[in-house]
Amino acid sequence: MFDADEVLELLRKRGHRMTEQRRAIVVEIMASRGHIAPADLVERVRSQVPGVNASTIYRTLELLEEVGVLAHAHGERGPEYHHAHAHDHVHLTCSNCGARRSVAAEELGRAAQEFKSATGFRPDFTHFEVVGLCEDCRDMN
Amino acid sequence: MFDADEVLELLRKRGHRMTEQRRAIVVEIMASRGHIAPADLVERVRSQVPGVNASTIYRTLELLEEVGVLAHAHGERGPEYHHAHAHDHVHLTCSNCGARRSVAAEELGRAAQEFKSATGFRPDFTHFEVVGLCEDCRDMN
DNA sequence: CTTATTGCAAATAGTTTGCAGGATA
DNA sequence: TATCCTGCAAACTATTTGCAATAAG
Repeated sequence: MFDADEVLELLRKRGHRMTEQRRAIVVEIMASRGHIAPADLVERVRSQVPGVNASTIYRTLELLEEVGVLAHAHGERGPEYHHAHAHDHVHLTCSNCGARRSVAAEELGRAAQEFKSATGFRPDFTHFEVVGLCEDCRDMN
Repeated sequence: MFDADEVLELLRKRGHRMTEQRRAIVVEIMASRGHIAPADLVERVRSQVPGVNASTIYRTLELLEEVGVLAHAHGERGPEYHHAHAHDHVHLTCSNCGARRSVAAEELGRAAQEFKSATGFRPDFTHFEVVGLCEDCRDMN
């Protein structure tokens, strides 16, 4: 949905300043696919532009969430960010073999509907990963 | 399902030793309802038996998970333990008003079934809390 | 020139570990 | 007596914050 330049433009419009570090961080983030673990991102950015401070990267992640470019979810190893337009992806992790994959939230419409009629609560499966048994492991048990 | 004495008995049978600290920790845990945040437990145990070290409490939580008395799940504020027999409780948190409640997993049988047919993946909604909109907040949007 | 942004260093929070002495079986 | 447990202190991981210097607009 967004590429790095569009995000940079968005920040500029919002009155944020453009720095070398910010540019590098945004480029790295927008080039990422799937979930982005903050600590990993720190490594990746630094391998591109040595000397960028971790705090700067954390602050940028926060900023990008504020402006709606990123959103965060919770995985087994803590909070992870992802592109907000990918918000409609549900992360599945097999508790047996550890396999991870994701599905479009819209495929879960009926499940969400059932969930809602059972509880009155409209679930958002995208905010936490969903643990369970994948197709393969399910058969072995 | 278990009360503190039964758990202590179980540990004894397994060859674990009985100490004042362990007894106090187990009692406090088994008297708890719902989720147990490790850091909170540390506070509560210490208010009963001052001087118990945090590391002892963390080690006891691990031990109780090993023997199957406890299980852990992931909430917005990190890992939380709960009684293993309560494994079949799903924690719901409203992202709008913050209200938390839980429902029996069995009430979600149909939702889980739909989830499975949509993805091939059998979900376990008990391991992470489920975020979404509660009945009240759902209407306001 | 105004102030957003950065780097640094220190603080934090929550949890984990190594180790030696003390307690349990 | 053999070791399991505990407390202590230190290490740790990931993240956050205060502050002064720097740099963008």
